[in-house]
Amino acid sequence: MCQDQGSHHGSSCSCSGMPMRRFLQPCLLLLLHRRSTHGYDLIQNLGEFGFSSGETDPGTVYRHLRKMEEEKLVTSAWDTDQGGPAKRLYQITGEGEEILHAWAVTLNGNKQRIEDFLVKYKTQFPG
Amino acid sequence: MCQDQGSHHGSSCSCSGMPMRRFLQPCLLLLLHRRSTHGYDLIQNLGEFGFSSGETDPGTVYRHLRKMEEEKLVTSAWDTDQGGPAKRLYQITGEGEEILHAWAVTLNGNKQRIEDFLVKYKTQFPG
DNA sequence: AACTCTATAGGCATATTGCACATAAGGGAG
DNA sequence: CTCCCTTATGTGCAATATGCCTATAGAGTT
Repeated sequence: MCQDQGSHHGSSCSCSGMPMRRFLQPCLLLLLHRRSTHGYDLIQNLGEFGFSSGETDPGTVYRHLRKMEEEKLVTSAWDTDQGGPAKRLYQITGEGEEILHAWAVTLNGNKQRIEDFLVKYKTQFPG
Repeated sequence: MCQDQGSHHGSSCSCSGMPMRRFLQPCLLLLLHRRSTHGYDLIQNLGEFGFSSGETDPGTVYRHLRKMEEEKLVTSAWDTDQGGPAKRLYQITGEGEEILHAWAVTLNGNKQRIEDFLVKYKTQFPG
């Protein structure tokens, strides 16, 4: 989070890169596993995963969805029945679920690694 | 981690990007806080943070060190006293320690976010 | 007619990293 | 002495990932 209030450089530091790198895809897959829906709706629901509203770049989300479709993790179909502009409805595939499981393993490993780091950190900076 | 044994695509999936993104810098700073040393030695000691030997790209480490010096998080001085090729000895600065503290905050936030994700994941995939 | 909300998407720049390669000093084997 | 290995530091290039800005367009509201 790197609150840039005060002492260290006014502009930016490399730890300020929130949201987390490579965290969007697993969140989208988990949301799509709950229910099929479209990109704009997914964006509205990303706050649940710590993506503050406005922080989430729509372009990035749509690009992820198209790429996941290319990789056959999701499928899409246009929905023009409701009012308003056409929505592209996304649905997770079996392969998408597998990748989601792989993500869970990866993220669990990352969590462990961060915990190990923080233990060492606290050892070197007690109090 | 994404063990690619079996069902899902033979080539690669986007969760396979181990080691973690943006994790090298805090590890280097923490090691340098213990004791001043040079890049090659840091590389030897990165295994402690889950960087498997051989997995760590030397070029990436050296580039990080040079960039951190540019940002005044570390200072360096040549050491030609010992045998072998000259070593560039790095030392963490006060600013570097501040950034390390900021990293700890960031990583703690990331850990929490991953934990929250995994809770939701387990809710949707019990058993 | 103008404005807002919903909805999707592309272009461009930047950041981060991996892989391959270049350079160079010193020590040991033959 | 020469070849090779280990130590030690770096560069070049490509791929990946992301942020910001902009474009498009339907539908309802003022």
